[in-house]
Amino acid sequence: QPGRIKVELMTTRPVSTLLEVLDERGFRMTRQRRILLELLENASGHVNAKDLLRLAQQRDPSINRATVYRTLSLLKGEGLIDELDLLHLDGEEHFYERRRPQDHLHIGCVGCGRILEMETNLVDRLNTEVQVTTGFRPDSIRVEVRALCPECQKRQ
Amino acid sequence: QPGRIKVELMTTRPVSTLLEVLDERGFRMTRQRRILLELLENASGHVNAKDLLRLAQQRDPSINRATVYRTLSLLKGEGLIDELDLLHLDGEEHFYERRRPQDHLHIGCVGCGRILEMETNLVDRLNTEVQVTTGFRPDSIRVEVRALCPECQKRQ
DNA sequence: TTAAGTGCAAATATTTTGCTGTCAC
DNA sequence: GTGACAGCAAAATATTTGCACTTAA
Repeated sequence: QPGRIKVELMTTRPVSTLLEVLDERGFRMTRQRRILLELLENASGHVNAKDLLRLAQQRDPSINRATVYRTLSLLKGEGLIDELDLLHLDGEEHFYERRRPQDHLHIGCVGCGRILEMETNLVDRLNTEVQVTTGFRPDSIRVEVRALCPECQKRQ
Repeated sequence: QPGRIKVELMTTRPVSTLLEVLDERGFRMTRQRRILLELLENASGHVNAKDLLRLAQQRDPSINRATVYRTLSLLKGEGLIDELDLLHLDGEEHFYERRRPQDHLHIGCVGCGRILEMETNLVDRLNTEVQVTTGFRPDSIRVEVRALCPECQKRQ
Protein backbone atom coordinates (compact mmCIF):
# COMPACT_ATOMS: atom_id res chain seq x y z
CA GLN A 1 0.00 0.00 0.00
CA PRO A 2 1.19 3.53 -0.67
CA GLY A 3 2.75 5.72 2.04
CA ARG A 4 0.53 8.15 3.84
CA ILE A 5 1.32 11.82 4.18
CA LYS A 6 2.05 13.05 7.69
CA VAL A 7 2.25 16.75 8.28
CA GLU A 8 3.35 18.10 11.60
CA LEU A 9 1.53 15.32 13.37
CA MET A 10 3.07 12.22 14.80
CA THR A 11 1.03 9.08 15.09
CA THR A 12 3.49 6.35 15.94
CA ARG A 13 4.63 7.52 19.36
CA PRO A 14 7.06 5.68 21.61
CA VAL A 15 5.49 4.24 24.74
CA SER A 16 7.72 5.89 27.34
CA THR A 17 8.41 9.58 27.69
CA LEU A 18 11.94 10.90 27.31
CA LEU A 19 11.90 11.72 31.00
CA GLU A 20 10.99 8.18 31.96
CA VAL A 21 13.70 6.70 29.78
CA LEU A 22 16.45 9.02 31.02
CA ASP A 23 15.33 8.47 34.59
CA GLU A 24 15.48 4.70 34.17
CA ARG A 25 18.95 5.03 32.74
CA GLY A 26 20.14 6.83 35.84
CA PHE A 27 20.43 10.42 34.66
CA ARG A 28 19.56 13.19 37.07
CA MET A 29 16.26 14.91 36.61
CA THR A 30 17.01 18.57 36.88
CA ARG A 31 14.53 21.39 36.55
CA GLN A 32 16.13 22.33 33.22
CA ARG A 33 15.94 18.82 31.81
CA ARG A 34 12.28 18.42 32.73
CA ILE A 35 11.46 21.53 30.75
CA LEU A 36 13.58 20.63 27.74
CA LEU A 37 12.37 17.05 27.60
CA GLU A 38 8.77 18.07 27.79
CA LEU A 39 9.25 20.61 25.03
CA LEU A 40 10.94 18.06 22.79
CA GLU A 41 8.21 15.56 23.53
CA ASN A 42 5.42 17.91 22.54
CA ALA A 43 7.16 19.93 19.84
CA SER A 44 5.11 19.71 16.69
CA GLY A 45 7.52 18.35 14.15
CA HIS A 46 11.09 19.60 14.28
CA VAL A 47 12.81 22.06 16.58
CA ASN A 48 16.18 23.70 16.28
CA ALA A 49 18.40 24.58 19.20
CA LYS A 50 17.59 28.28 19.03
CA ASP A 51 13.82 27.79 19.19
CA LEU A 52 14.17 25.17 21.89
CA LEU A 53 16.16 27.64 23.97
CA ARG A 54 13.62 30.38 23.37
CA LEU A 55 10.71 28.14 24.35
CA ALA A 56 12.53 26.88 27.43
CA GLN A 57 13.35 30.40 28.55
CA GLN A 58 9.67 31.26 28.47
CA ARG A 59 9.29 28.82 31.33
CA ASP A 60 12.57 29.54 33.03
CA PRO A 61 14.56 32.56 31.83
CA SER A 62 17.74 31.33 33.49
CA ILE A 63 18.09 28.32 31.21
CA ASN A 64 21.28 28.58 29.24
CA ARG A 65 22.21 27.84 25.67
CA ALA A 66 24.92 25.43 26.76
CA THR A 67 22.38 23.38 28.69
CA VAL A 68 20.23 23.06 25.59
CA TYR A 69 23.14 21.81 23.52
CA ARG A 70 24.30 19.48 26.27
CA THR A 71 20.82 18.01 26.64
CA LEU A 72 20.48 17.52 22.90
CA SER A 73 23.86 15.87 22.84
CA LEU A 74 22.84 13.54 25.66
CA LEU A 75 19.63 12.55 23.92
CA LYS A 76 21.45 11.97 20.65
CA GLY A 77 23.97 9.80 22.40
CA GLU A 78 21.20 7.78 24.01
CA GLY A 79 19.55 7.33 20.62
CA LEU A 80 16.37 9.04 21.75
CA ILE A 81 16.34 11.85 19.23
CA ASP A 82 17.63 12.24 15.69
CA GLU A 83 19.47 15.18 14.29
CA LEU A 84 18.29 16.44 10.91
CA ASP A 85 19.66 19.03 8.56
CA LEU A 86 16.49 19.37 6.52
CA LEU A 87 18.68 20.15 3.54
CA HIS A 88 19.87 23.44 5.04
CA LEU A 89 17.14 25.24 3.16
CA ASP A 90 17.60 28.11 5.54
CA GLY A 91 20.90 28.41 7.37
CA GLU A 92 23.15 25.77 8.80
CA GLU A 93 21.40 24.82 11.96
CA HIS A 94 20.19 21.37 12.94
CA PHE A 95 16.74 20.16 13.75
CA TYR A 96 15.82 17.54 16.27
CA GLU A 97 12.98 15.09 16.56
CA ARG A 98 12.02 12.27 18.87
CA ARG A 99 13.05 8.95 17.38
CA ARG A 100 9.98 6.93 16.44
CA PRO A 101 9.45 3.24 15.73
CA GLN A 102 8.45 3.88 12.12
CA ASP A 103 11.08 5.41 9.89
CA HIS A 104 10.02 8.23 7.65
CA LEU A 105 11.46 10.74 5.24
CA HIS A 106 11.53 14.51 5.04
CA ILE A 107 10.68 16.52 1.96
CA GLY A 108 11.66 20.17 1.82
CA CYS A 109 10.31 22.63 -0.72
CA VAL A 110 13.11 24.77 -2.16
CA GLY A 111 10.53 27.38 -3.09
CA CYS A 112 8.79 28.09 0.21
CA GLY A 113 10.81 26.08 2.74
CA ARG A 114 7.86 23.98 3.79
CA ILE A 115 8.79 20.60 5.29
CA LEU A 116 6.61 17.55 4.79
CA GLU A 117 6.94 14.12 6.29
CA MET A 118 6.06 10.90 4.57
CA GLU A 119 5.95 7.39 5.91
CA THR A 120 6.82 4.64 3.50
CA ASN A 121 8.02 1.11 3.91
CA LEU A 122 10.67 1.84 1.28
CA VAL A 123 12.76 3.34 4.07
CA ASP A 124 12.63 0.11 6.03
CA ARG A 125 13.47 -1.79 2.89
CA LEU A 126 16.48 0.45 2.38
CA ASN A 127 17.66 -0.50 5.85
CA THR A 128 17.32 -4.16 5.02
CA GLU A 129 19.07 -3.81 1.69
CA VAL A 130 21.98 -1.95 3.27
CA GLN A 131 22.41 -4.73 5.82
CA VAL A 132 22.18 -7.54 3.28
CA THR A 133 24.26 -5.94 0.54
CA THR A 134 27.08 -4.32 2.51
CA GLY A 135 27.17 -6.08 5.86
CA PHE A 136 26.96 -2.68 7.58
CA ARG A 137 24.42 -2.81 10.43
CA PRO A 138 22.13 0.24 10.17
CA ASP A 139 21.47 2.24 13.33
CA SER A 140 19.40 5.06 11.90
CA ILE A 141 18.60 6.32 8.45
CA ARG A 142 18.05 9.83 7.18
CA VAL A 143 16.21 10.50 3.95
CA GLU A 144 15.84 14.09 2.85
CA VAL A 145 14.33 15.15 -0.46
CA ARG A 146 14.77 18.55 -2.09
CA ALA A 147 11.61 19.20 -4.03
CA LEU A 148 9.10 21.75 -5.25
CA CYS A 149 5.67 21.69 -3.62
CA PRO A 150 2.53 21.78 -5.79
CA GLU A 151 1.88 25.46 -5.02
CA CYS A 152 5.41 26.53 -5.93
CA GLN A 153 5.21 24.44 -9.10
CA LYS A 154 2.21 26.49 -10.25
CA ARG A 155 3.86 29.74 -9.26
CA GLN A 156 6.80 29.03 -11.55
CA GLN B 1 18.65 -7.25 -8.90
CA PRO B 2 20.45 -6.27 -5.70
CA GLY B 3 22.40 -3.02 -5.38
CA ARG B 4 26.11 -3.15 -5.95
CA ILE B 5 28.64 -1.74 -3.52
CA LYS B 6 30.62 1.23 -4.77
CA VAL B 7 33.54 2.39 -2.74
CA GLU B 8 35.38 5.53 -3.62
CA LEU B 9 34.95 4.80 -7.30
CA MET B 10 32.38 6.31 -9.59
CA THR B 11 31.22 4.39 -12.62
CA THR B 12 28.25 6.32 -13.93
CA ARG B 13 29.94 9.56 -14.94
CA PRO B 14 28.22 12.49 -16.58
CA VAL B 15 29.18 13.00 -20.24
CA SER B 16 30.36 16.62 -20.01
CA THR B 17 32.96 18.01 -17.63
CA LEU B 18 31.98 20.67 -15.10
CA LEU B 19 34.14 23.10 -17.05
CA GLU B 20 32.31 22.40 -20.29
CA VAL B 21 28.90 22.82 -18.67
CA LEU B 22 29.76 26.10 -16.92
CA ASP B 23 31.38 27.40 -20.10
CA GLU B 24 28.27 26.59 -22.13
CA ARG B 25 26.16 28.37 -19.58
CA GLY B 26 28.15 31.54 -20.02
CA PHE B 27 30.26 31.63 -16.85
CA ARG B 28 33.80 32.97 -17.07
CA MET B 29 36.60 30.46 -17.02
CA THR B 30 39.12 31.84 -14.60
CA ARG B 31 42.39 30.24 -13.63
CA GLN B 32 40.93 29.54 -10.17
CA ARG B 33 37.79 27.88 -11.49
CA ARG B 34 39.72 25.63 -13.84
CA ILE B 35 41.70 24.31 -10.91
CA LEU B 36 38.72 23.85 -8.61
CA LEU B 37 36.56 22.23 -11.26
CA GLU B 38 39.25 19.80 -12.21
CA LEU B 39 39.81 18.87 -8.57
CA LEU B 40 36.09 18.30 -8.00
CA GLU B 41 35.89 16.25 -11.17
CA ASN B 42 38.69 13.92 -10.20
CA ALA B 43 38.27 13.90 -6.44
CA SER B 44 37.86 10.33 -5.30
CA GLY B 45 34.57 10.34 -3.49
CA HIS B 46 33.72 13.32 -1.34
CA VAL B 47 35.67 16.50 -0.63
CA ASN B 48 35.07 19.15 1.99
CA ALA B 49 35.82 22.82 1.52
CA LYS B 50 38.97 22.72 3.62
CA ASP B 51 40.55 19.89 1.64
CA LEU B 52 39.48 21.40 -1.64
CA LEU B 53 41.19 24.65 -0.64
CA ARG B 54 44.33 22.83 0.41
CA LEU B 55 44.51 20.86 -2.84
CA ALA B 56 43.86 23.94 -4.91
CA GLN B 57 46.58 25.89 -3.11
CA GLN B 58 49.07 23.19 -4.01
CA ARG B 59 48.57 24.25 -7.60
CA ASP B 60 48.16 27.95 -6.94
CA PRO B 61 48.96 29.22 -3.45
CA SER B 62 47.09 32.46 -4.03
CA ILE B 63 43.68 30.77 -4.25
CA ASN B 64 41.46 32.05 -1.49
CA ARG B 65 38.98 30.36 0.80
CA ALA B 66 36.20 32.66 -0.34
CA THR B 67 36.72 31.60 -3.94
CA VAL B 68 36.32 27.97 -2.96
CA TYR B 69 33.04 28.66 -1.18
CA ARG B 70 31.79 30.87 -4.01
CA THR B 71 32.59 28.21 -6.58
CA LEU B 72 30.89 25.52 -4.55
CA SER B 73 27.88 27.75 -4.16
CA LEU B 74 27.77 28.36 -7.91
CA LEU B 75 27.95 24.66 -8.69
CA LYS B 76 25.25 23.89 -6.13
CA GLY B 77 23.02 26.53 -7.64
CA GLU B 78 23.56 25.10 -11.10
CA GLY B 79 22.67 21.65 -9.81
CA LEU B 80 26.05 20.23 -10.80
CA ILE B 81 27.18 19.11 -7.36
CA ASP B 82 25.38 17.92 -4.25
CA GLU B 83 26.13 18.93 -0.70
CA LEU B 84 26.31 16.13 1.83
CA ASP B 85 26.62 16.10 5.59
CA LEU B 86 27.66 12.48 5.86
CA LEU B 87 25.91 12.40 9.21
CA HIS B 88 28.40 14.78 10.80
CA LEU B 89 30.40 11.82 12.05
CA ASP B 90 33.32 14.17 12.44
CA GLY B 91 32.61 17.86 12.75
CA GLU B 92 30.05 20.05 11.07
CA GLU B 93 31.52 20.57 7.66
CA HIS B 94 29.92 19.69 4.36
CA PHE B 95 31.08 17.38 1.65
CA TYR B 96 30.57 17.81 -2.03
CA GLU B 97 30.27 15.42 -4.92
CA ARG B 98 29.58 15.67 -8.63
CA ARG B 99 25.92 14.95 -9.29
CA ARG B 100 25.55 11.71 -11.21
CA PRO B 101 22.73 10.21 -13.28
CA GLN B 102 22.24 7.32 -10.89
CA ASP B 103 21.17 8.18 -7.38
CA HIS B 104 22.91 6.44 -4.56
CA LEU B 105 23.09 6.43 -0.80
CA HIS B 106 25.84 7.00 1.75
CA ILE B 107 26.53 4.75 4.68
CA GLY B 108 28.75 6.02 7.48
CA CYS B 109 30.28 3.79 10.16
CA VAL B 110 29.89 5.36 13.60
CA GLY B 111 32.82 3.26 14.81
CA CYS B 112 35.58 4.15 12.35
CA GLY B 113 34.06 6.93 10.26
CA ARG B 114 34.37 5.01 7.01
CA ILE B 115 31.95 6.08 4.29
CA LEU B 116 30.54 3.63 1.81
CA GLU B 117 28.38 4.25 -1.21
CA MET B 118 25.68 1.95 -2.45
CA GLU B 119 23.63 2.12 -5.59
CA THR B 120 20.12 0.79 -5.36
CA ASN B 121 17.00 1.36 -7.38
CA LEU B 122 15.12 1.83 -4.11
CA VAL B 123 16.35 5.44 -4.16
CA ASP B 124 14.76 6.04 -7.54
CA ARG B 125 11.60 4.37 -6.31
CA LEU B 126 11.56 6.72 -3.33
CA ASN B 127 11.66 9.64 -5.74
CA THR B 128 8.73 8.24 -7.65
CA GLU B 129 6.74 7.53 -4.51
CA VAL B 130 7.31 11.06 -3.20
CA GLN B 131 6.05 12.51 -6.44
CA VAL B 132 2.99 10.27 -6.65
CA THR B 133 2.02 10.40 -2.98
CA THR B 134 2.63 14.04 -2.10
CA GLY B 135 2.63 15.93 -5.40
CA PHE B 136 6.00 17.43 -4.47
CA ARG B 137 8.37 17.25 -7.46
CA PRO B 138 11.73 15.87 -6.30
CA ASP B 139 14.86 17.68 -7.41
CA SER B 140 17.47 15.68 -5.54
CA ILE B 141 17.44 13.13 -2.78
CA ARG B 142 19.88 12.50 0.03
CA VAL B 143 19.98 9.19 1.85
CA GLU B 144 22.45 8.81 4.69
CA VAL B 145 22.67 5.77 6.93
CA ARG B 146 24.37 5.64 10.32
CA ALA B 147 25.67 2.13 10.72
CA LEU B 148 28.36 -0.12 12.09
CA CYS B 149 30.72 -1.69 9.57
CA PRO B 150 31.51 -5.44 9.78
CA GLU B 151 34.95 -4.83 11.31
CA CYS B 152 33.61 -2.54 14.02
CA GLN B 153 30.84 -5.05 14.73
CA LYS B 154 33.46 -7.70 15.52
CA ARG B 155 35.49 -5.28 17.59
CA GLN B 156 32.51 -4.63 19.85
C1' DT C 1 28.13 14.62 50.88
C1' DT C 2 29.54 14.55 46.23
C1' DA C 3 29.64 13.84 41.53
C1' DA C 4 26.64 15.18 37.91
C1' DG C 5 24.80 19.10 35.95
C1' DT C 6 24.41 24.24 35.10
C1' DG C 7 25.61 29.13 33.89
C1' DC C 8 28.71 32.14 31.99
C1' DA C 9 31.92 33.77 28.84
C1' DA C 10 35.21 32.83 25.76
C1' DA C 11 36.78 29.77 22.16
C1' DT C 12 36.13 27.06 18.02
C1' DA C 13 34.60 25.79 13.51
C1' DT C 14 32.60 26.74 9.30
C1' DT C 15 30.76 29.71 6.04
C1' DT C 16 29.47 34.38 4.27
C1' DT C 17 30.08 39.22 3.03
C1' DG C 18 31.72 44.14 1.95
C1' DC C 19 34.96 46.25 -0.40
C1' DT C 20 38.64 47.05 -3.59
C1' DG C 21 41.28 45.57 -7.25
C1' DT C 22 41.91 42.34 -11.37
C1' DC C 23 41.08 39.84 -15.53
C1' DA C 24 38.09 37.13 -19.04
C1' DC C 25 35.50 38.20 -22.68
C1' DG D 1 36.35 48.71 -21.69
C1' DT D 2 33.39 46.65 -18.42
C1' DG D 3 31.11 43.65 -15.59
C1' DA D 4 32.03 39.25 -13.55
C1' DC D 5 35.14 37.38 -10.48
C1' DA D 6 39.00 37.07 -6.91
C1' DG D 7 41.56 38.31 -2.64
C1' DC D 8 41.48 39.94 1.89
C1' DA D 9 39.86 40.63 6.31
C1' DA D 10 36.16 41.02 9.15
C1' DA D 11 31.56 39.40 10.32
C1' DA D 12 28.08 36.09 10.90
C1' DT D 13 26.30 31.68 12.39
C1' DA D 14 26.19 27.57 15.07
C1' DT D 15 28.13 24.90 18.44
C1' DT D 16 31.53 23.57 22.12
C1' DT D 17 34.39 24.04 26.21
C1' DG D 18 36.88 25.40 30.72
C1' DC D 19 35.88 26.69 35.04
C1' DA D 20 33.50 27.88 39.19
C1' DC D 21 29.11 27.32 41.35
C1' DT D 22 24.79 24.60 42.30
C1' DT D 23 21.89 20.77 43.23
C1' DA D 24 19.78 15.93 42.76
C1' DA D 25 20.36 11.68 44.75
